[in-house]
Amino acid sequence: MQYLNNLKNSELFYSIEPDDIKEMFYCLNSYIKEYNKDEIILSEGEQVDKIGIILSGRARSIKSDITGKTTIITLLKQGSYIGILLAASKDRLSPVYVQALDNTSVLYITVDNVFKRCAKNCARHEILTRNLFDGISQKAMILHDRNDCLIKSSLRDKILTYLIRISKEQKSSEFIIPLDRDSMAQYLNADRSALSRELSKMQKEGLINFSKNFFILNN
Amino acid sequence: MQYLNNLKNSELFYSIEPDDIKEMFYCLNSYIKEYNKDEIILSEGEQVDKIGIILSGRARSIKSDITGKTTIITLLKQGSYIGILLAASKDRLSPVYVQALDNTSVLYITVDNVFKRCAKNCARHEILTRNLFDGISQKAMILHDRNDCLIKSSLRDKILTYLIRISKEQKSSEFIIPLDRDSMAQYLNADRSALSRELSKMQKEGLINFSKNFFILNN
DNA sequence: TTAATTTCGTTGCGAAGGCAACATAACTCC
DNA sequence: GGAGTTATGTTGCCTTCGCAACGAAATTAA
Repeated sequence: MQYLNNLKNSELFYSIEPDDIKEMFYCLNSYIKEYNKDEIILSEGEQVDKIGIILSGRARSIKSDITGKTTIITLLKQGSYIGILLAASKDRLSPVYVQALDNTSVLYITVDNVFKRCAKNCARHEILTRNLFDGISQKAMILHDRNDCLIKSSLRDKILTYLIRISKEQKSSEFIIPLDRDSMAQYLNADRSALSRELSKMQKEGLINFSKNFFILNN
Repeated sequence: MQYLNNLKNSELFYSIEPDDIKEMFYCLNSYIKEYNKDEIILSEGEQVDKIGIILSGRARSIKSDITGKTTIITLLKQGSYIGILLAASKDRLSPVYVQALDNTSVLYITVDNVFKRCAKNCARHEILTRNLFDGISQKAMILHDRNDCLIKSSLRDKILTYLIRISKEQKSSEFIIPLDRDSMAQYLNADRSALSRELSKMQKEGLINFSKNFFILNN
């Protein structure tokens, strides 16, 4: 299987040896599916009981809201999960659709089989469960962190909440944020120009210093 | 152990027999701790590697933001998890503190031990892992759903997103929402009076009908 | 039953911030 | 290096919505 080495670096199979991974495929009832560029990998409203992992290629998840406007949620690349939160909560219908950006191959694993033990009760399986668990909680934390910003009433507090978090993550009051202005505005659910305006104000008031995506938090 | 029957109805031990639960305590390295009214169960900034489950009493989780303002996040009652998301992502520090509202007893379970298999490789353990998994994903979904509302730019879209979701959940265009106006405003991160204003507008325009927490979605 | 308290709707005011349009700088590509 | 393209900052206008204050209805207490 040509993708074994990719999988070794994936979250789900992290610290599991390629040979072991190969062996697990049977217990896990897993299979690979190939998609052409632009093809739909997951449809909106679909019910999901399998985790997808991108073996090669890229995809994006897109959500259409009540007004019909569509937004790109995330870029999915090699090693990314598809529908991990969905697979975890079985009765949920997918609020997004996922579309291949390149020719893309996806490995599917039935969630139930991750929990069922293979006859051998192998240590690898334990790692797998743990990794899956970590994956989900990581997703949950991403949601939590964004919520933390969004629930602030003023744009300034949204910005500060975001910057303080990144500062803590990087354990320094000087740091580079991983978003450009546009993405940052989207992340904070604000207008880009309004964001720029507020950032400038905050700099004038001495709260922060910044240039492009390098920031300094004062005090 | 007096609480065994409470646990039977908890999420984590759902569909596990009391006798089995008792037996699992050893594998799980679990213990019970009692707290007095007002006592701090979990401090802000604390690192967590154990799941707490409230056996009796009530507690609340409180978050203080960058300005120092504190907000009550959730009310925790019998069967509620404490720090399940935190325990799941080890290196995270608690963004909230949890305070007992009554005299409260909490069962602690080391997360690692949920994943480690006891010698017997028992079926119950499999259920436990699955339940824990479900608990986390449920929390993640709660966050996801709120995010879905918060990312809307207008108050009206926030409201609609919320109402449509509840409508879908209850599979009817006529439904009762579980929040009063005040809580709904908080949930949508809006001002209560602004929310009332917008709801009235939407009713005038024929989009919805409502009285108190009973709503009808038109079209 | 009446007072008190909670819950919800209404409205005027003003500020915050979205929107659009433009300016400028940086970067990419021939 | 010049032209196109992209990322960011600036600013005026105007809508949305937060805030405060009040009123009415409903619920609870006494």
